[in-house]
Order: sequence, then structure tokens, then C-alpha cells
Amino acid sequence: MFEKVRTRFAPSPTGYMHIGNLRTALYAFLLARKNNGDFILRIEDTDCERKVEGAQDVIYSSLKKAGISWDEGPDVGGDFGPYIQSERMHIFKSYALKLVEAGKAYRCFCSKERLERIKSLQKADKKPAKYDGHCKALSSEQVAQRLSEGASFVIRQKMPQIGVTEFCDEVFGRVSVKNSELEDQILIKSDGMPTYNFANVIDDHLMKISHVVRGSEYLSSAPKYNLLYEAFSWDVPKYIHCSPVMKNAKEKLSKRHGDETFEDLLNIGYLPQAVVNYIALLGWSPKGEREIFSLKELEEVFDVAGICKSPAIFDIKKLAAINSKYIRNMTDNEFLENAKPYIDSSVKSSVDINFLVQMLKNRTENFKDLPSQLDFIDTLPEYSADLFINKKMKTTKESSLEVLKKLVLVLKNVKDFGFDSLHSVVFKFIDSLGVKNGVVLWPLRVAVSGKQFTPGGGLELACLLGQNKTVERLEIAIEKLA
RNA sequence: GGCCUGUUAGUCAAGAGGUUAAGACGUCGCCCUUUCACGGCGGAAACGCGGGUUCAAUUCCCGCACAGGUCACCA
Repeated sequence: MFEKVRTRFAPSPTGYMHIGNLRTALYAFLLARKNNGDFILRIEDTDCERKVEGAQDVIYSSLKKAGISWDEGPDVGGDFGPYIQSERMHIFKSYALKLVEAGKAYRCFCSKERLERIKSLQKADKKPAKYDGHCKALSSEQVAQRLSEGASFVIRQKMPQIGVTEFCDEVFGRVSVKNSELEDQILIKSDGMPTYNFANVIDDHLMKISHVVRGSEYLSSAPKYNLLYEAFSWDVPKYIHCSPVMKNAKEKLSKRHGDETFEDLLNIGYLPQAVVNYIALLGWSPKGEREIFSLKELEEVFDVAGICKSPAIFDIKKLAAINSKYIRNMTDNEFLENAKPYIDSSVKSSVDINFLVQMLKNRTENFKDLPSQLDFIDTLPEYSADLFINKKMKTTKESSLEVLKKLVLVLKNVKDFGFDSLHSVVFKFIDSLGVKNGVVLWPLRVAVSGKQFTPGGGLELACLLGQNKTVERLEIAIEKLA
């Protein structure tokens, strides 16, 4: 049996990190960490057509951004290398030959034409397409004969004809398939290269992988894998199949259809840790009611038992909510550090940055939103006088005009334009009018910002802008309303 | 089409043979001596359908529907 928990992530280098893949990597990583095991990164780059320049670097950098570290991999080495599948090609054939010698696999000389013929016949018969085992019965003389003729061949695994193969998936439970459903799968292609399925089993065994975490699309081929392990008398790893991350009830999230990759999410302003936290929750749930977990905390809490069987639809609103929680949990300095570039990009005039941070921290969902939220500071945007109308506050253009006319006089005479002083002056003013706060504060906020939504209240904004700008903008509003 | 798998509110999800069927996001309403995108409180909203088994089923079993996956010398 396996001495140690060893999991792996085996992406092919596509040039981006798919959300579903990242989640698979996360689960594999967490499982290893939780059990003081090893997490291995193996690059499956045997699909030459799909090769993309620099794609391996994307894998490294994305995982690093996510905080996922690996104990063995192409860049860090390890005792079970090489960790790049294309460098392992010499390994596989000898294993297949062992199976042939043991009578558990055989050479198949069937032409592609013949295979296609039987397939189309089966299809016409509405039977599942399956290799008919034509070459299984070839005698060793016949095989030697064909070999000496230089005939090309593939190596196929002999599947049992009767019985069932079943296994227990950690997520899906018992899964069983009738052996008669199974095809004599190809292990080695006619060019001498292994098929993905075969290489995978060999690599996982050689790398002593104890738990295979992967997408549920492999669920129905898992019995085939098991039969391979059995043919070699190897320990079968535990399987953890994960249902896909969907964009809606019918379609998977996919880059090809324009859906966000991990990198895309970071580019539109989501914090890597928030994304990791969110996708951990997509298809897995912790015991209690807590939702916010750092990676370190996830390493402790993670439990395969919490993985859910059904597909999960990706909901960016939930991500946004989690992102804002992460922002709120930042210290003021962390917040400033992250927000500074965005603030600077739209605010050139000097403002009290600490005051601004206080205002923004609890209201920011995504740093990328900041420039458009703050652009009013430098220049008052064009706005419609209709903004002054608010049913709930019972403000109208007329009431706003009246209030602002009086308010501007009050504000002109305030000595100390600090928040506390301003607050007491304005509330005294509100008192003297005998109206609800909103009747004054709403028009103030609109006049000062020209916006419907702002990152703070009217008083805060006035304080931020300072006396001159505030008075100036109130006068503009009065003109507009008059 | 064969086979495998899944189905709790709009979404993520907890859950158990007997529960007022959690929680979160979203949504709606109310509150706020800091007005809106903050905060607080509250509301609406779910066990796909049909049969069994059982005193009792959403929970177990069987069908059906719907959805996904898989059936390559692709990975």
C-alpha cells in the first residue's frame, strides 16, 4: 500500500489556467498538505499540436499566484522525474511489452480502414462501437510473420469478457461497469508512443501517486485504468473525481467560449486569494458555516468528504462578495498599497489619503472600480438635475434648491472643515429646518459629486473635497436647479 | 443509441427515515444622528415527476423526465 499521500496535478500546457483545472489542482494540493503528503506537478505536453510557447511558465506563475506550491516538478526536480511527459516517452513501451509477454496485451495489426469498417457497421446496427478482438487470436507464428514483414501495429490490452469491474470513488462511491462494455484499449500507438490513458497509469504508478484527483469526465474510464493496475499487480490509487465547473446548467466554463480563466479574473481585479477561496467552495463545503478561509486554513479544514457530486455553476457575484470581504479584512496599509495605483490614476488633486482609505475600505468590492468611482474628485461630471429627485428621501428639485441655497451660506462660514465639525454644523442646520436628514444630505451628496452612487456620504465627500470646492459645487447645483 | 453519473430556493450549498429543511450570494422590504453601493433587522424563495418499502420518505428501492460525461492510434 501507499506509505504516503502523494497527489499530482497534471495539466497540459495550454497557455492559461482554466478555473476547473485550478480547482482540481487546489483539491489535490489541499489533500496532500492536509495529510503531510507530497504534491507533484507533472506537465502533460505530449499533444504536439496544442503546444503553446511559454505555456509552462503560465502554469508555474498561475499556481504561484494562487499560493499553490509543489514539492516535485519540472522546475524543482524530485526523485521520480522527469516530470515532463514528453521526456518520459522511452519508459512506456517496455511496460506494454511486459503485458504482452504475460498474455495480458497483444499486438494488433488491423488497418485503420478495417477498424473504420467495423465501426460503421456497428453504428448502423446501433451497437456501441468496439474493437472486435480480431488480432487477439493471432498465434505467435503469425505475429512473428507480420513483424518480420515490417507491418505496423498497436498494442492493445486484453479486457476480460465477463464479470464486472468496480471501484469505490471517494466522491461518487461505488461505480461499476460490465467488462463486456470495455474495449481492448490501445496502450501503444503505431508510432510507438503511448496513449494518454496508458502513460497516465504508468506515470502515476511510477510517481507513487496515492490519490488521483481529476475531473469526472474520467469517471467512466476509471475501470479501464483499474484493469491496467491489476494487470501489473500494482496498487490502485484512490480516486477523487470532481464534477465540472459550469457557466450555466448546460455548458462547462470554457476559455474557448470566452469564459474567464484564472488570469482573466485576476486581470479584472479579483484577488488571487479570493478566487482560490471561492473556487474551493464551488463543489466543496466545509463543516461549519464559515466561508472565508485563507489557503493555510483550507489546508487544515479540507476534507474529501465535503466534495459535492453535482456540477456547480460559477457565480461571479459570489466571487465579488468574497473579494470585498478580503478587501475589508485588509489593514489600512494593505488596502492603501493595493488601492494606490487605482486612486492615483484618477485622482490628481491632493486629498487626505487616510480619510479616503477609511471611506473606501468597507465599500470597495474590487479595486478596479475605484477610478470610475473617484473621478468626480478632480472634475465634477456633467449630471442631470433629476438626480436631486429621490422619492424615499422626499426630495425634489424644488426642495433641493431651497435647501442648498441655505446650506451654501452655512458652509461658507464654517471655520473648521474637518469631519466632526462639519458634522455638527450640518446636523444643527438640519435640526433648525426640522426636516429628515436625507432632505439635506441627499442633495448635498449629489451636488458635491454629480453622481448617483458615491463611495461615501455627502458629509464625507464635502470634507474630502474641502471648503472651496464644496461651496463652488453647491453654487453650480443651485444654478442648475434655479 | 449503449454505458456511467447527477437532480435541495435564481446561484453555491448543509442536512436527516419523524427538523420550523441550516448558512452564504443575489433579490425584496424596513431601520440608520453619516444620505446612495457601507452597516443592522426582517421577508419571499427549494427537496424534478410517478410508483413502491415504512406507522412515517425529500432522505431507502424501482421506473420516468431532465442534465452532464463517456464510447478515438486526443489529451
